[in-house]
Amino acid sequence: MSAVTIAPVKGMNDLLPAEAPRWQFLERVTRELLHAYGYDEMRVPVVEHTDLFKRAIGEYTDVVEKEMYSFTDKGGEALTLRPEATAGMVRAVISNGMLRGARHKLWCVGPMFRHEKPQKGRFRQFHQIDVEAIGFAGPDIDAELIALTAAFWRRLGIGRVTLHLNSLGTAEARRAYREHLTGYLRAHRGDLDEDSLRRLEGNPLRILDSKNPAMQALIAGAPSLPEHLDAESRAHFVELQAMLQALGIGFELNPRLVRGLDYYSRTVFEWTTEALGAQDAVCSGGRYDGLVTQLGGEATPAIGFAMGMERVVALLEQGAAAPPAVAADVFLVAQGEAAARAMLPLAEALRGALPGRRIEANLGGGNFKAQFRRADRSGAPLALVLGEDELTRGVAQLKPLREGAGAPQEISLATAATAVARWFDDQPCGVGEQRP
RNA sequence: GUGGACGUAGCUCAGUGGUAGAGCCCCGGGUUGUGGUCCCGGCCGUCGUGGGUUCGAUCCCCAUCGUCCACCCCA
Repeated sequence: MSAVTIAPVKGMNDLLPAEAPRWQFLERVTRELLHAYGYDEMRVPVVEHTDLFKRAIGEYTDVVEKEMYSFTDKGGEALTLRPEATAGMVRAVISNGMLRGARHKLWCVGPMFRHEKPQKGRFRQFHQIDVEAIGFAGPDIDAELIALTAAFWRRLGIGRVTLHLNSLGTAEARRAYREHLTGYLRAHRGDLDEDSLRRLEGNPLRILDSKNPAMQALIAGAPSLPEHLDAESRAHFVELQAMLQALGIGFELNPRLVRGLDYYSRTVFEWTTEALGAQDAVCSGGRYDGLVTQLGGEATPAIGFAMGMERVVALLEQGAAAPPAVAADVFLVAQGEAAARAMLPLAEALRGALPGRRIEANLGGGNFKAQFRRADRSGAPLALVLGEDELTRGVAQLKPLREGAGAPQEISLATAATAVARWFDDQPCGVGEQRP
């Protein structure tokens, strides 16, 4: 009479122990790198008022129009599971009165939610590393921020990513350009495909991004964004490129790079890879000088980016650097009731005396064969055998489990911790090496 | 939301119009207290679900759900 099993929610994945080390590696690199660049961690809620996202991301974007997990809570409030992090981060900076002339370099990691149809590299719950520099007009911060993303790839050992760069200009310049573009597109309305027709009024810049080959000729003939940049944005963009060159960071100018989120202005960038199929954007971001005001704060320039952790982890999997499997350091085995009872306190003592070492006690009984099998599978290089006879004499057997790791020796229970510590000290490096 | 492929043991997969198998995993044994190799044995499935065709379906047909991939969108 087994009950019907409950399936996981579509597009939401379990992270199993086997995959955890890669995530931990990515998280560790993230912490260290952002620390090194002067960024501080901040944590914001996963749920926000729906209006926040409508105002920040734009009502007519796909994300807001059809991908948000929105609901009304018991108090009747319209809430949404965050589809991205920037809106919440900016909201938090405003809510907490952090603006007043101060500048902030902030980061945050966590789950985001978008109701999309899952496929390779795309999930309904996914995770982003989100980095925001608020109160900096650039272009120096733009360059530093992009250098930071490049450092990520270096530290993670990820190659085969390319940087695409563009400038959208100020909101005003963009508006003017948009007029030009819609004019041009309206004149060629007959050549537009279905998607493009839909975008024509709502978000015409996105048409430039179309992958439809039939649209390419039309797009090629369209008024180009770079030519309509305002003078200041152009200077900003030119300077940014010079700085990137000085940093030795290669990039491709991509005049058709338009972000799907409305809040971007001036610098936009995106790192793509060819290794992940259709979902090729691995990190993207840009400047959002107007967003703070849009959300009710005093005018403050800002720039940020988001990195898709699932996609980065997938890239990590393809690389050579497989993290070592997690292994125990010591496995305790006991024969007989009295020994089994003495084992737990001994394990506690060892854990207390040897912080950082993984000490596993055999749980659930079993004969020696079974217990040693477990010891072997735990990956421990060392077993500590508590037998009935030894127990009465106050000793235990220290038994190396791996080839060439020495012979078993008898040790006193009273000084077990020092004996274990010494055993590890005597090993050639690699055996039971402690991770930082 | 649209399209395509695929759903058989925990995992990877064979297979047949007469209600199923392999390998791995797991458990036990190979001298009373010593693992990893080897040998022997054992456990495991409503063949995704519902309906139809048929004397009979895991196999054929339809629907449905799920997974994956692509479009779209984006990290």
